[in-house]
Amino acid sequence: MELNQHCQNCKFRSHLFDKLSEEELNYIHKNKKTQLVKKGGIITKSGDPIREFVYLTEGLVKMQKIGRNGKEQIVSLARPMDFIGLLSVFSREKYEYNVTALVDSFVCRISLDSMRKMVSENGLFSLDIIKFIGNISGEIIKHTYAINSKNLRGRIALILVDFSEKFFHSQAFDLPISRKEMAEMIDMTPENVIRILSEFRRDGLISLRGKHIEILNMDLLIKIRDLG
Amino acid sequence: MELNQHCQNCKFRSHLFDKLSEEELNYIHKNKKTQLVKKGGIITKSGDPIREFVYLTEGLVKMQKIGRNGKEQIVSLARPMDFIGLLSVFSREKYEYNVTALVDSFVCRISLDSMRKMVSENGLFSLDIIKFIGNISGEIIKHTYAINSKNLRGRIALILVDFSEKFFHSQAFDLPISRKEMAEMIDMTPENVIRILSEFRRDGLISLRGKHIEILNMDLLIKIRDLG
DNA sequence: CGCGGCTTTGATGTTCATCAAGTAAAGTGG
DNA sequence: CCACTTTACTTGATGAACATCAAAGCCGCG
Repeated sequence: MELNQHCQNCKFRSHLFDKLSEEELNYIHKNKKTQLVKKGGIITKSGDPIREFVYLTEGLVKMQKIGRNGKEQIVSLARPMDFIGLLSVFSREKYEYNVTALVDSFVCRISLDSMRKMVSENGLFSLDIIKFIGNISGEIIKHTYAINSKNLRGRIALILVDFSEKFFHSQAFDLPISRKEMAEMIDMTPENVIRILSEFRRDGLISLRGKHIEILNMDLLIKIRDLG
Repeated sequence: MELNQHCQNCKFRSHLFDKLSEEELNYIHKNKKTQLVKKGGIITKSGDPIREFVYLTEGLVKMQKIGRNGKEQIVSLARPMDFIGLLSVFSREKYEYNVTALVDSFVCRISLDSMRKMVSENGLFSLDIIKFIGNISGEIIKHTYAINSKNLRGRIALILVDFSEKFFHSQAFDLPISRKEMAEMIDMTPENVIRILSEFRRDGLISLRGKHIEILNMDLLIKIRDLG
């Protein structure tokens, strides 16, 4: 990955920027910097002032909130071409979530002032941002309800299928998160995550060695997800 | 309530419209109509095409989604000065939620095209909309997590305190919703709603006659909400 | 090597949904 | 306005799902 390449040639540029002119893209480019964040590194921290618009170009990151008992909950994972903190970047003073890299990742940090300038000067761009925010929040809300309305087997099936279809585009992959983090994603205990994974293995739904998973019976897994 | 009064003089106008000029407000006014919706009446229906920007000026409405088993879930209640479906109005083709009036209510329906025009022409207005959407979605997400992380007593305490503090500004009020609807708001069964309300009454936390509630021990109720 | 965190399995207990059955309240039609 | 029907409300008993606790094996890391 080439650091600080020009936005115009960026393969990972989101459609969000489609409405910007060459000149405007140039302006953005001059007001951004690209950064490598090592696995485990912190991208934004809850409580820190929001000064930048953060965009993920490579890697995988988790966005989590801290419950009152100090228990962590993972609200969502972000992939390349996702924005980090888009929901609050224009509306809050401080970050509400911790965002950390699950694998080595690259982020672009665009100065918030220049984004504000683009928004107020380019009406089509701002309409697109509004659409984006609406879609993202809708997805998060729907996803949260989906998880909470399923039993534990359904929840595990849900994230296994999601990992396979949305993240790795393969039936076999290495889990990028620990059992504990899986539990934080779908509101259950690590013990039960393990228990149900073992159960799925016993039943021949998946094969499992450490973090390596292969889905052997996708149809049944999807059924469990949908009926759970 | 006077029907179709001019936006400029509307006491219930949201701060969202602060950035509009007199001329722009006039334009909005010409492209809106005010409507009375009787208790139980439908304001938007899931699946219907979105053609208007809906704004609540008086009353109380519930926004609900239908789960796959046909079970209804109340995502949020809206009060005067709230927007209805703001999260999806610019980003989706069709409504995702049913919105119905809990009491006789007034809504303003502003043509979506004229809103789009204002957004793309007035940068400060669009920045405000972005802020609004960010805030609302943040609140909904936070609220959803709050409910799901609490035990049943904590959930009941939560909505009782919310009704008292946010909606009625009084320790005594008439519940605007049935026990079943309370259950749909906080993801539990009507039986358990009733059980815990009865328990709170036995313990002297509240007095309860039908839909009339009076909170007798707010401090303890808040403790139950926060520790639940 | 040894320590701490992650993983795994089993045993136990609590919380909550479900089922059942009865009472009160609110519509509905004559 | 009253009988009738339906819907909302209420309480108790039962069982299932899940969290918690406990203990042991594993792995990575200083």
